[in-house]
Amino acid sequence: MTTKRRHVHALSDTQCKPVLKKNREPETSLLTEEHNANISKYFQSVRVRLRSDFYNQACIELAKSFLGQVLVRMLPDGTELCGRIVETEAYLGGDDEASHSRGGKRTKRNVAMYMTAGTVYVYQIYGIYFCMNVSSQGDGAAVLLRSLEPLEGLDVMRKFRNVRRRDLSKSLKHAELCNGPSKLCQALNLDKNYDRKDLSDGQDIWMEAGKKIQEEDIVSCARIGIANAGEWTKKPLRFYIKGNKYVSVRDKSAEASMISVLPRVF
DNA sequence: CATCTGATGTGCT
DNA sequence: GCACATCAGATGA
Repeated sequence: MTTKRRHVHALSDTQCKPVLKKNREPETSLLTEEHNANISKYFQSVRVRLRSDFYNQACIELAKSFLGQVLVRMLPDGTELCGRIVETEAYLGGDDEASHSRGGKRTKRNVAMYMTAGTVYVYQIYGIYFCMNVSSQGDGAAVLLRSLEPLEGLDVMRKFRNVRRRDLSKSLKHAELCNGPSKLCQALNLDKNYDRKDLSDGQDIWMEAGKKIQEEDIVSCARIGIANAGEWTKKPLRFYIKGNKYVSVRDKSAEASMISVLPRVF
C-alpha cells in the first residue's frame, strides 16, 4: 500500500483552509487503509480545517452544521484521534433556562461561552466527568458536542475510555467509545485544559470539513438531562443524524414525526 | 431492552 | 448544603 499524497489546491470556500501536514513519510505515516477509506467516505476530497467564519453562525444553525464535521485531536506524540460529529445540542443563553449562561450569567467557569465563536468551553460535571461545547454566534450561546462516530485512533480511544472501567474483560465496541458528551471527552482525553481554546487555530484540537448533512436527515428533539428548565426542557434543541448508530440516545417519537423520504444509510 | 443507584468535586445559593 | 448538560454496573423483564 502506498500513502496517497494530499493535493492542496485553491478553495473557493472561505470557511475552510487546507490542513498542512509535515514529515509524512510512508514508514512513519499515521495514515492507514482504514484512514484512507474514511477520507473518501466522510471527508471532502481533501482534508480542510474549519475556520472562524464557519463557527460564526447562530447557535441552532451551528449545532446542525456540526453534524457530519470531523473533530480531530492530536496527541503529543502526533497520534490523531478523529471522530465524525453525529449528535449536538444548542444552548442559547439569554432566555434559555437550561444554559449555564441563562439570563446573561457570566462566571469564571463559563466565560468561554462569551468568547469568539469557535472557542471551546469545557466544564466538569458530577465531579468526575467533562463536557465539551463550542461557542457560537450570539451572547453566551454554545453548542454541546454529544456524540462522535470514531474514525481514527480507536485503540487509543479505547485505552482512554478504559481508565474508569473496572471490568475490562469485555472490550468497548466501536459504537460505545464516543456516544455521550463525557465519553467523547474521555476518548479524546479532553479536560479543563481545553477550556477557552480556539478551534480555528488550535494546535492539538480542531475540526475538519466533512460531508454536509441534509435537513431531512437531521432529527430535532428535546435535550438530555435538563429536567428543571421549565418550558425550555422540551424545546427541540438536540440534533442528531437520523438512523446513525453512534448517537447516544434516540428519540423514536421525534423520528416517527419526520417526513419520511427514501431510506438512507450513513 | 428499561430502570435504578452510587460515584464524586465544584460552582453557586 | 445542594444541584449538576453523566456514566458504569446491577437488576429485572
